[in-house]
This record gives sequence, structure tokens and C-alpha cells, in this order.
Amino acid sequence: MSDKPSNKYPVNLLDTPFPMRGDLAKREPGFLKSWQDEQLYKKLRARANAENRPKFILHDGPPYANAQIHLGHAVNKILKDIIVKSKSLAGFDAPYVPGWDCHGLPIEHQIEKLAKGDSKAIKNSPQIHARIVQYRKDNGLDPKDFNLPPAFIRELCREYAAAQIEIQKADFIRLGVLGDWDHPYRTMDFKTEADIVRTLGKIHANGYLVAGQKPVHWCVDCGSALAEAEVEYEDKTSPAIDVAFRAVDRAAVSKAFGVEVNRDAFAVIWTTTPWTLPANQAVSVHPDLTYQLLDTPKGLLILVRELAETALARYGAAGSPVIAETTGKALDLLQLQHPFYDRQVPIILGDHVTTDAGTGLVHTAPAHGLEDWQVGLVYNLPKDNPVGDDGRYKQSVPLFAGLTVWQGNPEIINLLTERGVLLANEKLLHSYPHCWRHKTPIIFRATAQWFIAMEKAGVDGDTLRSRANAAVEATEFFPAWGRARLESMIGNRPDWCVSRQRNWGVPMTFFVHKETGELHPDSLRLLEEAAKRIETRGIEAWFELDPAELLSAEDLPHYRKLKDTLDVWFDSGSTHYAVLRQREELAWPADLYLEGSDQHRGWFQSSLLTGCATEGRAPYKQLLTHGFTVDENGRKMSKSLGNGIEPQEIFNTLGADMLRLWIASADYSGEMSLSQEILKRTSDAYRRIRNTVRFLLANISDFKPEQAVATDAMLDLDRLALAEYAAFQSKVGALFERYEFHTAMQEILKYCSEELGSFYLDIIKDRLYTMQADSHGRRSAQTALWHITQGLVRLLAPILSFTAHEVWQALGNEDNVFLSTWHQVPAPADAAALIERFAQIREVRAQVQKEIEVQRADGKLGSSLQAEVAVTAEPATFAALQSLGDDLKFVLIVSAATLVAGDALAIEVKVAEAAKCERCWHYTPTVGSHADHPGLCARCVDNLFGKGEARQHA
RNA sequence: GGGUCAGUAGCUCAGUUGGUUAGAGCACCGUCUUGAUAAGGCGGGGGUCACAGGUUCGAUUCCUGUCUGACCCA
Repeated sequence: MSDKPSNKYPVNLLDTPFPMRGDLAKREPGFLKSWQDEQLYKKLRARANAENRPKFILHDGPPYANAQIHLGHAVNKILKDIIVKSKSLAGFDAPYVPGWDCHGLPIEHQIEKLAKGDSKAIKNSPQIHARIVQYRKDNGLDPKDFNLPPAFIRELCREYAAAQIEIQKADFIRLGVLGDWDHPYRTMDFKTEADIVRTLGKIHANGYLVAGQKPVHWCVDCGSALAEAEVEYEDKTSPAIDVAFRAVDRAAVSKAFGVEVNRDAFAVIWTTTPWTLPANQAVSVHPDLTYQLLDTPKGLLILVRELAETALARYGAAGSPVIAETTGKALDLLQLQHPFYDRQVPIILGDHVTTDAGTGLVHTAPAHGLEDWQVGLVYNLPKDNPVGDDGRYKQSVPLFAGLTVWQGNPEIINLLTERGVLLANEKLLHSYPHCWRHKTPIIFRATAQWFIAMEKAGVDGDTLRSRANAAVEATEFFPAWGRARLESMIGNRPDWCVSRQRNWGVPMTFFVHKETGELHPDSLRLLEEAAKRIETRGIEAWFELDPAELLSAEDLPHYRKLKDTLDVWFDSGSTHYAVLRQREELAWPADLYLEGSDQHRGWFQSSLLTGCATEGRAPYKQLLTHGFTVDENGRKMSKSLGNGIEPQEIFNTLGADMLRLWIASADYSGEMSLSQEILKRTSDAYRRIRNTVRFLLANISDFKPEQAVATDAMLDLDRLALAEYAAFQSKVGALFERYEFHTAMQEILKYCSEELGSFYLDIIKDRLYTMQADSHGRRSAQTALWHITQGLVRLLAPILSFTAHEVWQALGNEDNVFLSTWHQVPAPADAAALIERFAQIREVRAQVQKEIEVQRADGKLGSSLQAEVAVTAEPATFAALQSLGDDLKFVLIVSAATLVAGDALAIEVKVAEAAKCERCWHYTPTVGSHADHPGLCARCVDNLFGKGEARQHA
């Protein structure tokens, strides 16, 4: 271990090829290669099968197949890996099948960016861009035409996703994550696409799929719905108008305000979208706000108190007197006259009403706003949508039929003026949603959509919500608050809108009656037919399907093929069926789903709902959540703050084990902070563990298991070490089982430092170095060290996978550490008694060290071996100390120790006057007792030239 | 604005039904050792337990509010 000039008398100093520095960034790739070469994952599967181990299934939540992995991905995958490996070491069959989520808007969006010529997108995916250019050339398209045929878009999306998966996969493997990387699941695999369709079929069969409507962002130029990501907010000038709605029933107004009203009163709304007034079905007020009845030159007006003054100023009626006040609640269901149609609309109550701007009374058109839609559901308002796909009023709309909504604005304002109900008309510059492609203003518009119903009783009478609530109840959560979070989301959530009007998605393979909108009565059979085709040719099979292939001649004219695709959350939400149910090595339900806390709304919930709607329960038994990564100040990592740290940066400099150690050391239940200092501290911890292991390896390098001393024949101190180790291992094992890795890490660190470094190893150095190599005393210590090393390497393996692999090799063990199970530690018969006895001894030892330190500070001595100690102890302590016999001095690491019984503990430290043995460094009068070896003590002479000393205790 | 969670030494974390001077590892300082040496031992300094109220004989621990941050929603 050292190439310094050696003592002329030899001691047992051993070397180990295990280097002090890990040099991980450089060496880890080599370990990875050897795992791949030996087909480690396959071997592990075979071992688990051969031993018929019980299964533990962690189902991988599929990351979205887009962009390089970031720190959050690394946290997620490494936590999963730690769990899978620790379960395997605990004796389970724990297969890990990684997956990817492939469909959906973000990828389609990337392709569109390429089509639009976005330079950054082109830089990232030059090949796909080249294909687009070629396609246009081949088909004589304008190079600037960004409308590509859907089938071609899907083809490009598929290619793009596949390429992204390879990029991410390489990094996941580099993190040391062990799994079936050669056979991952991908939601765009044909079989998986088919099974997603089948999941939809089951949900329909169970009676949870319903048709409905919902307002969505709508681009009149695209003629289609837009997702939030396709919406850009830009400034736009809109008319901002105040419109008076006459209250129909004066008596009701009188009652609501508690004053006699004998003139017409008007509820005043403010809107920047006059074109939505034909769809007006109500006026919303906030139940808890105060509304005033004001006497103005324009008539009696109802306004919210907070905004009355500014509103009146707009109408040129500032200072008008307040006649009465009431709360919003009192106005509920007051009937109003629609400003230009022959119908009455109610005042309704809604929490979405604010006093930020306007009048505190909100024009409510369920067909044109999400909040309007939701409050409309509560009040069961008509949801008539007067606007068609082309952004024009439908033929059935009086006064405005055929106009575009933008043409409608001035017409409506004119009409309101004519009717005398327009109180103000201003221009407002505000942020307004625009189409990402056309840069034109978009509208909000109710469209036909498909839903998984929460409150509709399914075929067996349960509502999905009640099933979901029961499923949450039956799930175990880590940490426990996950339950409350999921529960509240399930309790509140509206029906799940699963339809999308997109290209890159799994199609909803239904035929719909052209008149009634009903699904074909034989939908399940037709769906399975479609699924079979998708299984062999992918989703394209549906898009290019000729309905005549499946529909009978008489059905054909009456049914249309649905073009909608599924919400991408439905894809990943179906993987429990498409993956867990399908792969032989997996099982349903999973034991564990593990994802970031955002997935309570995402995958945890989508999986729960599809699980409940198909099988009546959650597809998991346990849910584990981890927090997000933040910087040292608890702020989220972002490009603009410049506080981000990339996983690639860490594994390319410090090594993946450092990343793994940080993740294992952090309490993942909250935010996980990372900074350069934290990485530095992580490296410190790593070095401590590594050096401890290095010492262990070096000192058992001349030891073979056959030379082990029988447990009960081992020295007291070594039996204690075994007992302490066993307790430590079972503690850490229990922490792994509870997924409390950071506490386990603290225990491991503490064990290396306190138990080994400053106690056991420090004491046994004397025996290891100075006793005869094959002596009982030395082999006894090595027996303990061997077990500790064998145990420790396994405990480290789930976390420091690369380092543990290296230790395993240095130990000369067969196979691979990941094929093994927790080490079986021999139990000394007197373990409990030993621990108790040594607790007292260690108490005294601490006092002795303090006393020695006092003298050292005085400059009286340096090494503790320069000290001679006289201990006086009360009976209990005395007995414990006396049990060590003459070996007490070794435990105290002093040259001499005497013991007398007394009333209380007293410690006297003297500087040794005897000479120092040049070999064992003890100060003893026996130095020079042998004429041939004047520098040696009697013990060393005996160890070198005689039978060797005998030790019983330490 | 709402729901959930977090805030204990420079850093990472403990802190068990509220109870004597709040612990550990690392870092820092001092020191020893030079047979774990780009290591190891010993000793030490360092915390108004985010803040403000309240309950209690007594609160880091219970309650309320505030601040800061995270996730999800609006």
C-alpha cells in the first residue's frame, strides 16, 4: 500500500488493486460494457426464474420521447433503479422494462416546426427536415407550404420519436440503470397501439364512454381545435362594451335589494367579445360580493360595489346615488331580457367572477368559454353553439347568419346601440390568443368531444368516481400525503375529455351514426377488427381504412369513421394493460408506480381511471412520489437563472455513481436541491466510503474464507463487530424496504465513520499488522472484516452500482454483485450481551480519549500509545472493563492500562516512561529484553520469532 | 387566488405520544499520526429549530397567521 522505506522488522502491510480514487467518469463506461457483454440483465432474469423468486413489479412511467434527458429524468430513473436492485438483492424477481411515451402534440409540434423552417428544430433534426424538403420537391409543393398530408406527418413523427428514444436511452444506460434496454416498450409499437385501442373498447363496453361537447381553442383558418401549446398570446385591440340587461320582474328586483323599485333596472355586463352575445345564456355574479342598485340618467343600474365608480364614469354618470345594496347570492335566478333576442336569461352565481375589470357581472356564453361552460353545467344552461367550424354564424342564427364572428362585432354593437342598451363602447388593447400557425386571433368555441364519464353509472352500476375513490383508498402511498392529493383531484375532476383533433395519436376506432351521433351498435366487434389491423400495420391502418371493409352495405351510408385521436394521457394511462398484461415476465397490478409529484394529475390519475374503468381497481398497489430538482436556494432550475445542472455534465466529470449518491442522499419527498457545493459534499461522502472499503479489501487480501475462525471462537471484539454489523445491515435493509434511501445513506456513512473508522478498524490495526499472519487473533479479525465487506458491498450495490461492482471484483467473488442477495451474517450467540458490555467500555474509552487530548494539548504526548492509563470504575463498569483482561489497553489504544474498583469513574493518564518498540510502537519495559533485537518488545519478538502471542478479547 | 408539501448548524439529514445543556456525517478550526497518507485518529467552534402570535407548568414538536420556495390547478 506504500512504497516508503519499510521497517527493518516486517509488519503485515497488504496492498489492494482497488485504487484510492474512483476515476469514475473514465472507468464507468468500461463496467457498463462488461455488463452488456455478459448480458447481465438476461442473466439476472434467468437467475430469478431458476430460483422461482416472488415477483416485484415496478412499472416504468414512460418519459415523453422528446429532447435530452435532464436532471429530473435522472432522479426518476435512478430511484427506480435503486428500488429494483434492492428488491432483487432482497430476493425478489424484479424485472424492469423501461418505456417511452411516443404520440402526442409536442412531437407533432416539432415536425410542424421543421415544416415551418424553424432553424433550431432543423439543427436538432436535420435528417427529418431533409425528408420534408425532398417530399415537397417530389410532390411539386411550395417550399414554404407548411401543410403536409397527415399520413406523412405521422410517418415523420414516428421517425422523430424513434430517434429521440435512442438519445435518451443511451443516457439512461449511462446512469447505470439496469433493465431490458433491448426490449423496452414504446406506446407507438403497433401491438401497443392496438392494445390502447382495446383499452378504449373495454371502457366503452363497461359503459363509461360518452359523447359531449366542450369549448376549445379554435382557429378558423385551420378549421380545427388548437391545444394550449399551439396558442400564442399577442396584443390585439378589441371593442370593450358595457351592455345593459333589463330585469324582467321589478318585484323580484325590489325583493332582492329590499327597496321598492318602480322603474326598469338593468344588470350591466362588460365584454371584449361582442360576437359571443348571440350565445349568451346567463349573467354571472359572485355570491359573496356586494352589488349596488344605482339611480343613473341611464336608468337603474346594477353594478358591483368595487367597480361601480369606474363603470359609472364610463357611462358619463359619475356620482349617481346608491339606492340599495345586496350580496350576489340575493340576485340568484333573477330573470333578465336578452339584449336582442326574444329570450330571458337568468342571473347565476359563480366563483369565477372577479373585480379586476368590468362591472362584476359577467356575460356568460357556455359555448364560448370554459368557465362559462362549467357554470353552465351547474345551472343546466342551454349550450347552443351559434358558430360553425368556419367561424361564421350558422344559418339558424337570427340577424347574423353567415357573418364571420369578426364581422359580427360591429353589427352587434350597432344593434345594441339601436336598442339603447349599449352603455359604453371603448377600444381595449390586451393580450389575446392567436394561432401558432396563422398568427390570427382564435376563438373559443364548443365542439363535439368524447369523454370518460365520472358520474355516469357503468354497466355494473358503479360510477367511475366511486370506483376511483375506493381504489385510492386501497393504495399505499409514499409519502403518505400523496393519498390526500390524489383523493382531492379525483373528488373534483370533471369528466375526462379523451378525444383530440390531431394527427399523431392513437385513433378512436369507432363508427358514428351521421344523424344521431350514436356509436355503431356493434362497436366492440368493429373496434377489435380495427385493433387487429393496427396490430400489424400501426395506427395508419385505421386512418387509411375504407369503411366499406368493415361496415355492411346498409350501414355504410349512415355511419362515418371517427377521425379523432386519443388524448396522449390515455396512451400512457393504458400501459398497465398494453404492457403489464401482455409481457410474460410482468404482472398486473404493479407493486409500485414511482414518479414526480406532478404525476398525481398525470399518469397516476390516468392509470387509475383506465384501471378502474376496465378492471375496477388501480393498476398499482403502491405509489411513490419524488419532488422536483431545485438549486441550493430552493429555486427551480431554469435556463434564464443559469442555475441548472445537467446529468450529462455530472456523469462525464464526477461519474454516474456521484449522481446516484446525491439522489440516494437527498430526501426525495420534497424538493431535491443540487449545487456545486452539494456535489462537493457528495464527493466527500463518496471518498469516505471508498477509502473504508479500500482498507477492508487490503486487510483481507491475504485471507481466504476457508481460513475463517468459527464465530464463537472469534475474539470478543470481533464478535462484537459481527453483531454490530448485523444490526446495521438489518437496519439499512429495513430502510430500503421503506424506500428511505437517504436515511440508509446516513446510516452507511455513520457506520463507516464511527463504527469502523474511529472504533473497530482503529483498534484492530495492531492485531492485523503485528501478529503472525496466520495467527488466530489476526484471522479472527479478518473473519469479521470479510463478512463486513461481503455485506457492505451488497448494501452499496443498489446505490453505488459501479463502485460496488468494482469492489465485488476486488473481492474475487464470482458472477456479479447484482445476481446476489443480502449477505448472511453469522450471529454470535452472545450478540446482545456483547453490545451492552461494549457500550460501557466505549463510554470509558471516550473519556480516556478526552483526557489524553488534554495532555496532548499541553504538549506532553502525541500518539495515544504514549499514554498509560489508570482507570477507577464503579462495579458495573469495572466488570465490563475487567472482562477485557489485559487487552483493555488495545481497546483504548494506549501502551498500558490498569483497572481498580471504586465508587465512581476516574481516569488518570500518564506519559509512558518506557521505551517505544520500533515495530509495534507500544511503550513498554520489555523493549530490549531480547539481546538480538534491542529495539523490539517481548511481544514482537514472540510474534516474529516465537509461537506468537495469544489474544482472547481484543 | 385555491389544493398539497417543505423551511432544524456552511452542506446533507436525524430528532421516537411536547419535557432536562437540539444530534450525526461532511465542511471549518486546532492537533496527533505518517503502517488507510491526494488517507486516518483525537479535540473544538458553529443552531433565537423561517417569522409572529396562541394553547401549556413547559413547544423544534400542537393550533392560527405571515414570509419564502416547490408541484398541481384557477
